[in-house]
Amino acid sequence: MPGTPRARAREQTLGDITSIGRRHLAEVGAAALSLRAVARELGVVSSAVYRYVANRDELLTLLVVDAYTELGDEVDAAVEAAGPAAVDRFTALAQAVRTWAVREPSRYALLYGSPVPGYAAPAERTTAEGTRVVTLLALIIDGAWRSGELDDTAAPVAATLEPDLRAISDQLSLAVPDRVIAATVQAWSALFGAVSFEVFGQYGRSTFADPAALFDLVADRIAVQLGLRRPGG
Amino acid sequence: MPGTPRARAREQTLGDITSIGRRHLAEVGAAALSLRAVARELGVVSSAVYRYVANRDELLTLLVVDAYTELGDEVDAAVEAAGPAAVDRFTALAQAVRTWAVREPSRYALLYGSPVPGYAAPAERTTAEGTRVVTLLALIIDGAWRSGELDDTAAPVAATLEPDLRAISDQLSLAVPDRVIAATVQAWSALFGAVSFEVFGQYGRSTFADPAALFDLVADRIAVQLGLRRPGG
DNA sequence: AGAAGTCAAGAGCAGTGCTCTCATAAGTTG
DNA sequence: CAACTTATGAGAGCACTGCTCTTGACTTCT
Repeated sequence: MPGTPRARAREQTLGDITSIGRRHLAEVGAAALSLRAVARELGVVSSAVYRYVANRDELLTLLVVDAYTELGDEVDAAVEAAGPAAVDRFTALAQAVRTWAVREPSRYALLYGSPVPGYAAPAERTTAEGTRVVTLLALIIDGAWRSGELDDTAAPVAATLEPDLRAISDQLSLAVPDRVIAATVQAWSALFGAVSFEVFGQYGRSTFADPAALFDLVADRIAVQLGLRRPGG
Repeated sequence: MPGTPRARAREQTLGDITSIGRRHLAEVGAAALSLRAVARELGVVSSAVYRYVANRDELLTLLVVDAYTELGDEVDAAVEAAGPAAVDRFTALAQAVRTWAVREPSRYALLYGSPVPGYAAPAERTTAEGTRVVTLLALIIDGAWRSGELDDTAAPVAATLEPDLRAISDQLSLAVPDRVIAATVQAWSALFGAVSFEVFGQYGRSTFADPAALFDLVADRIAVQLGLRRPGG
């Protein structure tokens, strides 16, 4: 529907490059992602793709945004489908993240793994999509805080940390209490650690009968540690 | 002291290759680590290093073991220097891991980041060194369990998880209760998540006034979640 | 001294990212 | 409709990578 046929053709080709890149990423990983291979599969000589993508890094950026968007959409949908209780929403978020990560290990690694050397995702193109999940997590915790679904037995946040916590909430464009930010940081890093452990195979060579249950164990405990409980509980 | 002068010269050259590789790893990362660059710096033609190292992967393995060893030594020393209380030992372990990771981000990424595509560390050469820290963590928790420094208020482990937890303790060659293994998994993944977040810059572009304090916040809460308390507390 | 083992050098293959020039096809304007 | 401008793809080429193979020299052991 947009503009000239040439512009539409360009959009189409760019989409093809992205989807081929996505498949290659899944197969060989970010570090071995090759523009030439993408060009080959596109049926075009290598220099031609440089008409669409400035360099390999920009292709990576395209894939980063693409992955963040898909993850964000799936997590949004899962949390939406969960009930209104904060515990359920947190659990849905955790499981949706894990499910996506297990299904798309290379893309998860691109987003949350060790940074690709020499490549830094340009903030202006990735932060918006990249902070969706953690922002949602903060909102869930904030909701629990407001509705009284969060135990207030946890120790208060030390004053020296306030500036740093404020920096994080600025980053997320959120106006929530320090306590909520602290809980979010804690939950997000623990969740992220559990997912990374499974996806990156830090459990060693052992294969597990029920890795999802193992993850749920950790996720449950994170919820407990957060102090989340059911509305009437 | 060992054997023939030729063997000693070989050992020396291998050490040189490792230390040059370690420096290159820090500068360009694992994926961009180049055998030719190492050879250049060694003052030798590229094919010559293949006399010492079968291929690039083996150089990576050398560096993996090297890194695991250094990390393990530092953590051991820190835990040893801490008092006998389980809380102190856990805190010392957490801070030692973070300190090393912050100082050696590339090597941390090599060990605990996204796997290098096409490279899998050979288990027979890396598991021994690679499980030192997590084994020590399990021993700390087990000690707390035995000495009564671990609150037993946490929910018991579901029966369906027992086989998988058993698999983990087998991997670590430890004979400790399922409860201890579950707590170890939880603590280790949370700790690992917190360190990775800081090292891999998942906090975004914001620079923090006191990242160590931010980490301590999370580490403290992990200790609380574990149920660790002081001997007489 | 001769045999066996070890080592470095160099050439070469196939692949990479990226830049350049050139011809052609596609749209845009007079 | 013709002329101009732009977008696009092809091809050659540079410097780099991992890795293999052959060749010649050197060291060590018998």
